[in-house]
Amino acid sequence: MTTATYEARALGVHSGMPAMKAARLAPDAVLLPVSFELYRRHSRLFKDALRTISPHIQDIGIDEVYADITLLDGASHAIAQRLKAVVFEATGLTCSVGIAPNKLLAKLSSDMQKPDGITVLDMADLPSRIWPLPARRINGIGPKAAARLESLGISTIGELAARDKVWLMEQFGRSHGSWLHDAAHGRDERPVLTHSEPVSMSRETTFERNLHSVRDRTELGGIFTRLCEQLAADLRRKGYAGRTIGIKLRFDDFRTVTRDLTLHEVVADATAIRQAAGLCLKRVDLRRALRLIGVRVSALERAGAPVSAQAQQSALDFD
DNA sequence: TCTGGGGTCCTAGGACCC
DNA sequence: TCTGGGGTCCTAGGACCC
Repeated sequence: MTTATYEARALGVHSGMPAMKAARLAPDAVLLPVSFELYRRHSRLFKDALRTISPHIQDIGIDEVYADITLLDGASHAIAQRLKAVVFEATGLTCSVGIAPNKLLAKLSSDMQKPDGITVLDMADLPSRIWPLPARRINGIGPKAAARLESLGISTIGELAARDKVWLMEQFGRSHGSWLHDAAHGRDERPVLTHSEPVSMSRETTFERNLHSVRDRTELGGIFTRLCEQLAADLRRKGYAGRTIGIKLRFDDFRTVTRDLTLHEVVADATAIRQAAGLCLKRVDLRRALRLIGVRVSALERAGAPVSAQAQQSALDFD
């Protein structure tokens, strides 16, 4: 399942669930085909619409943004209503808006009144409205961290906030522990970034049936080459080239391995990617059947960057 | 009952350099 | 005669997000 309506969610269906399990939970549900083309179009429409009100927008995904509305006129609630109105006008879709002093709390707020909700929050609301929530609701605390916290007797954000920062740093490491403490106290200084450069691009596919490197050699080779071609097309379309080529394999036992190789020069064409990826593949024990392969390019550079921008090389060494 | 695809960031060890 | 203290880059894996 890619997603589910709120009616289906009430029956326990959620994204990532196998179709047969969803069918058992919601036997009367209507299964619709996915159309990422359609979603991308609406994504563009809703982001463009938002920009007419607040140009300072950070793209998070296909259906999510942060907006810095510090300098906008009007009360928070009225701004939220305007944002929702332009989105509905452009797409016919409802959305939920959270307004808070920082991104961490805004994200938390936006989840509090779904669907079609508005939540306005300030620091004073922390003890009454945030602290009772499960720690897992913090963006960045996933299943593993939540389980770890649970084993330490911490279920809610409030219980996390009550713990000593130094103790958290001992349990979770300096950086993560300190972040957990700050997050539980609603502290977050990250700015709203309106532009970011991609770090990597990849293509991967899960097979209809598991494939074996020897028995299904031809089929596997064809899929591998096609992924490289698609990746090369993505790079070309977006205007990037990369120096590190990597592969990802998932075996029939769900174990995942990656291998990568950094080249001397950036590449963007399918042949070069395929060749480097082939070298990576040779470094993996392929006795088990595969369920997924993927190809990735990282260490990206803008392709066709102006040559004049290249610095003059010189060396200086102290005597 | 098997578990998608496309990303980001972090950690940690080893190679290598000054 | 194995001995310091920084630093960067490369590689592999893992947590997490939409």
